[in-house]
Amino acid sequence: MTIPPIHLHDTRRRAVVPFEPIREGRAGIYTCGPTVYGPQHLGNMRSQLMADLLRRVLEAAGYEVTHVINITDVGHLVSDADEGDDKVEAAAARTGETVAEITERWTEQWRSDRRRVGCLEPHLNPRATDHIAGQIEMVRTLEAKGHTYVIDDGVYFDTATFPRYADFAGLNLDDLEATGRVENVADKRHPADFALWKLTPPGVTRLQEWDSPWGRGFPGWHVECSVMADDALGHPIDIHTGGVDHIRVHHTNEIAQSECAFDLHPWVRIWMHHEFLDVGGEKVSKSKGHVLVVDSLVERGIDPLAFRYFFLQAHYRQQQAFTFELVEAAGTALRRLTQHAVAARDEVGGDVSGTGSARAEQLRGEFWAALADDLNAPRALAIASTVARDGELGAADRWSLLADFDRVLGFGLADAPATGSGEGAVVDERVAARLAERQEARAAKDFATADRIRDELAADGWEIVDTPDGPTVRPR
RNA sequence: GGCGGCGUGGCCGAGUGGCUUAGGCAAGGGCCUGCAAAGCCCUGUACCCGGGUUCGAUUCCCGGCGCCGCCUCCA
Repeated sequence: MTIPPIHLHDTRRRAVVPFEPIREGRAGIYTCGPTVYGPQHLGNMRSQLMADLLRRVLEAAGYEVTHVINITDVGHLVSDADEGDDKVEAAAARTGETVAEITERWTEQWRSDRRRVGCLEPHLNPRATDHIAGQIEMVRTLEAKGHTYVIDDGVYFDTATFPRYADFAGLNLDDLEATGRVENVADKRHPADFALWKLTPPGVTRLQEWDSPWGRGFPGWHVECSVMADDALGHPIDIHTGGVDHIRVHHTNEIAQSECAFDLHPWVRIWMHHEFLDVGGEKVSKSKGHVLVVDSLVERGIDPLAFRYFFLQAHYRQQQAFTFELVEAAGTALRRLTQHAVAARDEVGGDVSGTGSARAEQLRGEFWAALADDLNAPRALAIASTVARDGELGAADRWSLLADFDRVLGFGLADAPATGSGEGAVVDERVAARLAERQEARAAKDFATADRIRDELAADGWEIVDTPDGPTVRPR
């Protein structure tokens, strides 16, 4: 099966364009990663899922992918543009932990959350603090080329030296100035200018600071991404992903500094931005004072993979309505899909060769065509649903297709435990004994006892499924 | 104020100028079952409002109403 040529939406050109790799057969992806001063909410996970989807589709299409996701552990300011404290430092000050403790803890939490929603490990996962020298070097380069100026607060990028500055996001720089809504560092020449290196004020000692040609301080947020991306992927870069919120400031600034430093345009071939999760009335990031995270789902008995299924149900460039009920519904759909897949899988002993029937290959083609068309996961998922319960396809074709599809869907269908078939369900002895007891009761027509046992097992989280081959249980 | 997007059947959510039930969840009917559950089969004729273009628009254009996001750290 050959996957059709891949087309992706490029924010810069505002259009879906063919993916044309810089190096034949290879694809480099840079994804803006987490700032590790606290938990990553489910909206952040959508960002990870979108990048993971992209990476899986490219790999399925045969590209050798290098997926880079950075860890921001310094430089991300807590408040207005170029003002306020570093987020990590602020968190450390709040909890009394060391910076290392904070960043380690939240980095691990993030990695765990990614895994739980089925994201593959990035090939590279660089940390900003491991790239300080490179960041200083980039600022020096920009300085040598006349794109910077130094004020008491730090070294700033002079956007006036980059005529294309407003193009990427369609900015109106005069308006930006006129609205006066941007809190400014006093001496900045233009509101859009941004910090490349923040200087530590005299008499102050920061938890994280480094010497530089301009004095002690720490790097600006934007420059880290340019440096880590370049270190990992060189330039230009095939694809850079992130949330739509980054278009205006973060990515615009990354482009400015990178294109000036590298004398290159475009620095990034395709910019992909996902839309936000819409949580309606509730605060997106808050739920009873807590951030909406992967564990918020687990606490409600929702499989984190249900969130992956939920994510795939909507297109990444569309805002997606979030409620727990919707994710639960996705979980139900995922469970059913898995049951069908597993039944087909076990019927053919895991053989993925299929029969190559016309209908099967037709569906296979439609599935990959959907994904090749700017990652249309909802359409692809619909085809997977159709395949799972298609009456015309035999088990061999159903499993052949679903196993193939799962390279991108990422539900782990090949390893999913058999349920409801009476085989493979792992239960402890006590549960098995109760099940046998119920069978005895049923045989004796003592249905009151049988139903009582069923209720008790249900209370313990086991759902009884009676089949022609006898009863079995599964976690509910 | 500037920029971007959205309004599809109970809910979510694809999609298209006229074949075509997108798909999921929920709901109703049926089969199965000691009763359930699970599973399977069947069912719903949707496209914000008003104009326009067209042989024909949910899909194109204009206007209106409503909603959301970004512009400030932010996925």
